[in-house]
Amino acid sequence: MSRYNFKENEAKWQAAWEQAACFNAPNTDDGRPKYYVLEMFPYPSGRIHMGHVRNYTIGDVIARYKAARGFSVLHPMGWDAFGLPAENAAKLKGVHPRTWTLENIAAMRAQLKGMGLAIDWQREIATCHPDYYRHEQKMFLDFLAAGLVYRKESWVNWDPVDQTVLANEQVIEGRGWRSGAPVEQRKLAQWFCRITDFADELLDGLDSLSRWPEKVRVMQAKWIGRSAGARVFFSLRGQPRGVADRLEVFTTRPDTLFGASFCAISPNHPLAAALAKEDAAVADFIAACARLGTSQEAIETAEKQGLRTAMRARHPFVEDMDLPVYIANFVLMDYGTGAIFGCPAHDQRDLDFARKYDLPVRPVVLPPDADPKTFAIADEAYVGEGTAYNSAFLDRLSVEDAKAAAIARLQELGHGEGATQYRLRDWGVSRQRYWGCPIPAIHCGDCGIVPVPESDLPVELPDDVDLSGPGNPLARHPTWSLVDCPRCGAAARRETDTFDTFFESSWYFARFCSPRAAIAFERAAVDHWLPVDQYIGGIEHAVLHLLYARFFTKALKQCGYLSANEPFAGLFTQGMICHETYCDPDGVWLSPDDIRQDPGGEPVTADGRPVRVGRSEKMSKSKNNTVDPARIIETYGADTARWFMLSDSPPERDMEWTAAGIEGAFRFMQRLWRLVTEAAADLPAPGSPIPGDIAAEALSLRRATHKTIAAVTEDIEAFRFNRAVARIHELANALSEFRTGSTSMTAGDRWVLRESLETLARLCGPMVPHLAEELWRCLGGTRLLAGEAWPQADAALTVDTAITVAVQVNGKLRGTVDLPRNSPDDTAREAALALPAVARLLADGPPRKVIVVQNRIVNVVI
RNA sequence: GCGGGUGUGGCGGAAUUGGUAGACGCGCUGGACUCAAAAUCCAGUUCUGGCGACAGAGUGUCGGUUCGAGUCCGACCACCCGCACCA
Repeated sequence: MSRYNFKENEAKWQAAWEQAACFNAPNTDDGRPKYYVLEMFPYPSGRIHMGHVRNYTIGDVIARYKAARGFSVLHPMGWDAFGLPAENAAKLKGVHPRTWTLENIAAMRAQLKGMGLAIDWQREIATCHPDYYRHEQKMFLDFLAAGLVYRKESWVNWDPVDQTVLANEQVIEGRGWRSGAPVEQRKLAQWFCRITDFADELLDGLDSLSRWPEKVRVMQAKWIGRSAGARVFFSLRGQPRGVADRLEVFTTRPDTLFGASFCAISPNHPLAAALAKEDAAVADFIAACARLGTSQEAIETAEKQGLRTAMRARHPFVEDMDLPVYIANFVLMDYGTGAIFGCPAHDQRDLDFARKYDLPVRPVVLPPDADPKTFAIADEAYVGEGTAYNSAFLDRLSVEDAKAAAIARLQELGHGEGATQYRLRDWGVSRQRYWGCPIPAIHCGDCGIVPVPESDLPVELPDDVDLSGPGNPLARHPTWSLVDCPRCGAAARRETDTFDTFFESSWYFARFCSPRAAIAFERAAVDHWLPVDQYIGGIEHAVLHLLYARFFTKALKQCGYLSANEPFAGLFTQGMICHETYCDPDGVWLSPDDIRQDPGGEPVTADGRPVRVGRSEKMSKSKNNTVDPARIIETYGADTARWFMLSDSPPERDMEWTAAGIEGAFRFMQRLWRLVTEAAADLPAPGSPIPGDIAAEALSLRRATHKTIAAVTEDIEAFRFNRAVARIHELANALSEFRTGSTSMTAGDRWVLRESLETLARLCGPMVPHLAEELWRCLGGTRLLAGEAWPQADAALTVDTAITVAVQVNGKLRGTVDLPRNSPDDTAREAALALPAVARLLADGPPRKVIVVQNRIVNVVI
């Protein structure tokens, strides 16, 4: 029995596609409808991982399918080439970030090409290339002119030993990952994008993104977090000298002001800093808070702690009431005004705080049906609807009305005003790193901040850089930052911050439309192709990357670069790849490659030691449970890897990688090949007319074939690749059965067999393109399958004429009856009642009720 | 902590969106072919009881709505993702 040689064939067909330039997209309209399919571009870490294989397989299926459906498809690839890992590699291995990155790109490009992706490689871009980032610098200058970027001070994690700013992931339990030194917080003047100017537009625009997953839209909406409420001004007593006597607080619950029992300010609040100057205990407390780092997760999961200050805040409505003011570690400076008032009865966090510091808990919202005399708060704050009480002029108002009344009174008294607050903060884009796009600005002692003139772009990174020492390498470079002020000519310094790498990924999808243009975007190309029709990537980008790209698109539109409102019309978020974990007796994580089976089938190490099998987890280096796609493709071929990726698990869900699964996929590839090659010699010539007489078995195969076309088409459209795979399995099963069943085939049989096999090859094309090309050629195809049209299902053949209807008694299945499609309800009813199993149960009398759902079910109620 | 999600046989999953739970695949069991193995082919495979026809149970847990619930509602449990300097 001969076998399909994937190695030979995959190389052969990849070369054929390249030679035919099948996947090169036109720059503009070529008369066909356009379809832009894009997967999130990879960070060039050096090798592709299984997540890439899944991502690019999904995108490739869509790209090839849409091409077969007659679309003009743009499907490009590039590299998200700036970022921290290149600098880490430089520190560890002494290799220059550029060299490391470019070598990684070369290696990964070769791996991706080996997957047989239908990509227009002529459009490849790398964000670390000056011909890419020069346009980004121009955009920055335009944003600056348009007031979309500005400088302000903000806090960063500072490693006092390495003299460097740390990313949140580099802060581990309050310490720097390399130095182990306790992390401090520092204030730094940095560049920000005014994404908050677009908060309403970004929020309201979500409604137009009907082809985005609901969950992503919800996450973005919550992230933007528009909330209506009030700013309340508390007069202060006991504040440090020289500090204003007013504390500004934002609240969404002005209706609960009468339940207030304290105020709290953020450790980063200016008032806290002023207090710290006079009070060592305050300074110590602030320093302790700073060690948590800047991540919201760390701050909010830490134990709630507060420090009572000498300050008192006067209640805006109650003359003789004043509240203690705390500094509290859970109050965020970045949200609202960096200060809150606490109403323990109606906010859980405030309640926890009040219990800890023994503050009064006074309920002011009465739940419906509760008795005001007995209602009390125990361990749970009451956050629901109700009526105001214990609240003077607010008494008996609903929560909603009380809010409005409280705001009106605040305004009247000059103690506050209605306000809309967003959770969204402006986007800090400054990074104190080498391997990023230089921010094109100059600091002049006389002129202040001066933009780099456009004619001087790009501002290129220097090559001669020392990454081994502490601090920002660009700032330490002896000459790079020395420059004359473009405005006054005096000696000045370049900005040594580089952009957040989210900057590059915020516009790359648009650059693909005209990747070699001298300007960022050729207008005709970008207006033709945008928005991306289908964007595909991991759910982990649900908020940040996708929100920044949306902001960028709106900002670029405002600056006249393009016409699109939104970058991605359709979004699909795929799940992660998981694998079992293995541990040796010493607790060391073992790679799946190192696991053997002993004669009893138990897992052991290569040297025979027992292995503990752990639960399946996301593939990661730390758990050592990764499987290298290169090895899989080498052993089984790209088609097998792609097929397994698409089988079983729905693409939005996490998938389980197993050795048995990949072997099953491999066997199916072989089976398809046998199915076609063994039948090929017996078939009529391609394009022969259908013979007059088709026997019953052949007709049934035709029905199966056309049903498969309809089902697979629907499944691909809906991203249900696992179902498409199952349907193709079923067609293969039907074909096997047909071939075994017919010893001598009529002309009709042979014709139907050809139709079915051709369909099989076409339907497989987007998923396993190399094998499908080979099958296609074996069946007499003279052109590339990659250029062929998608098959059409004949509607007359996809509908069954006979239906099996389920018969239930009291909802419990008791049998089935076969009926012609669309039989009248009475016929179904009679047939159901005639069933012996039903008749037996009806011995005691007639049914109380019979429910008939046509073509589905008959339920007899007794 | 806050926000978002997931949960169905031994395993991955399917279920026309309220109508025959377990399609399809993996694994396992038995058989055919073979000196033997691999490959391939055939049959079986939710669980419990029964030789059997069959009966009962069953979609994370508990409760509800309905002629009928994996699907809808309420409460809970477990696990996963994100949290603004990883990308």
